[in-house]
Amino acid sequence: MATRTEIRLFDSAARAVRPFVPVHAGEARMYNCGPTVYDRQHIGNLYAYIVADVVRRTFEYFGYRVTQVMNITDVGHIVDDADAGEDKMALGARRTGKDPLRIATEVTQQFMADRHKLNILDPHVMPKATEHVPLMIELIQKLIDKGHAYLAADGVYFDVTTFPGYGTRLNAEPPEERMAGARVEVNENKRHPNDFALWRAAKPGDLQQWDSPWGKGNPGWHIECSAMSMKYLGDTFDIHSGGEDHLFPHHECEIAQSEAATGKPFVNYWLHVRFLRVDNEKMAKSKGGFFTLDDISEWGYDPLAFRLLALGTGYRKSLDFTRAAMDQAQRRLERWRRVVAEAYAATGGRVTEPEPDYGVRKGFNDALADDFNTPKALAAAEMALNLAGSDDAAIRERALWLLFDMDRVLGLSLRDAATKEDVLSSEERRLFDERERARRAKDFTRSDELRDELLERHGIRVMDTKDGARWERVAKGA
RNA sequence: GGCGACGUAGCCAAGUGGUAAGGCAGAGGUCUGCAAAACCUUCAUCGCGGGUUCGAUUCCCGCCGUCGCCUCCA
Repeated sequence: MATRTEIRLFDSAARAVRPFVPVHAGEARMYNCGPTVYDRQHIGNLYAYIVADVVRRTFEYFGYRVTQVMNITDVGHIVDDADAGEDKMALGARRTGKDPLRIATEVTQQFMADRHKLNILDPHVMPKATEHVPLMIELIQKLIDKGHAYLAADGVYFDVTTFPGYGTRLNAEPPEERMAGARVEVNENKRHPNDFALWRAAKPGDLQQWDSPWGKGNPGWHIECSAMSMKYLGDTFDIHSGGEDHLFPHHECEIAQSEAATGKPFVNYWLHVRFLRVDNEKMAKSKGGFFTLDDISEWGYDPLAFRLLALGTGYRKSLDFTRAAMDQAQRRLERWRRVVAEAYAATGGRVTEPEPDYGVRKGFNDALADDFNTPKALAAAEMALNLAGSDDAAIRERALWLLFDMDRVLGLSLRDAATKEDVLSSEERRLFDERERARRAKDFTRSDELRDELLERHGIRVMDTKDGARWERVAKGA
């Protein structure tokens, strides 16, 4: 058995690329910070999960047994600072007039549907916060028992002074400094301004509350991730991912409470995805550029074009989402599909595995293993794409094998593109046939009109070949 | 104010101390009734100014610009 390819990844804690050494040989256990399911996920959220998906697929591609856990946060958390404000689930509930759990269920279903359209694999475990409250309470109690947490008038807080280096594992700037220039409302109940809530005492009107040794209330924002990740992956596990926004405070809090509780290292590799921006600004409802996957579809793009766009930029560089960039990704995807379909037809579906050190294959693998360099991997795949158009059958068969193999990571449904029986609707067929008749009759004016109509209104691109007209489905008006 | 990231061709985007992958668009050509597709050819000295070096886009310093974090957020 050949030695497993060494994967190197950027670890936010080390602030450097490090070779991956698993806790359990041959395994990769990863936790992705999941969504708070109070509102529709936008493409920025989805982008982060595409990245997590590529990470998971890369480990599987290189032969690791992966356990991927993603939480579903169906407990509301404070909207603004500290203890003031309304929680998000309550906000959603009030806005829609539905109860929190119903919203959570609906939003989760929508989220999963979006993920499936983007070929994001389902995590092996998707724990819900509401189903793990007792576990969180247990963890909080442990922290109290160990002297890391204390009971205050409005809840239980983690005492950051008991955890040396709090807030500096993933961040260069110590919490004290960052607080200096920022406005922070002082909560008189806390012993230290940086102490964070583990448990919040129920307030009148709270829709979600649980009994606890400290009275009715609900869990703090950070504790669920510690409780659930350690339950499903062990006290120390390999990879924890999330958006760059979680560098502080969320992940710092997770580290503090987890390690304080277990006395063991919590996570070996921290992976943070840079935000997707829209027209060069962070996506936020308040700024207007707030898009969902449905918007992308309505504009005529294939959801997988968005996946391809995401793959086209390194995850540690912010991806600027623009219509122009989507156009480019869409065209790129269409070309991939066309080439693969033609190669498949030309080889009669035969594929041949090339040697492991076959240049293109190696280039692709090296790129992926190098901190998931998907833009470079795409370039390697595009070389395979060129080979797939070769006149040499042996080369084509190997290229096709490679493309299908690469697609285990890329997730662009290339096999479907090659094999899927797409048929024209009766209307499309009628136009297509009519154009053929007009063309044979040398009525080029009419035939060109119909060709334009098929493209503009139906997204059918017609191409004439020696063997007659062929068609393919593309974005409308492309 | 503090901390951090980024600035590569029209656009998206890799990358390296020794004169810069790939994609999209564009230009020319072959093909075509015309197109499309395909194929061939073509298209950048890497924000600005210093410094280190035989040599910097790649290292250091300064500047300018953009973005993010410091508050819920992928």
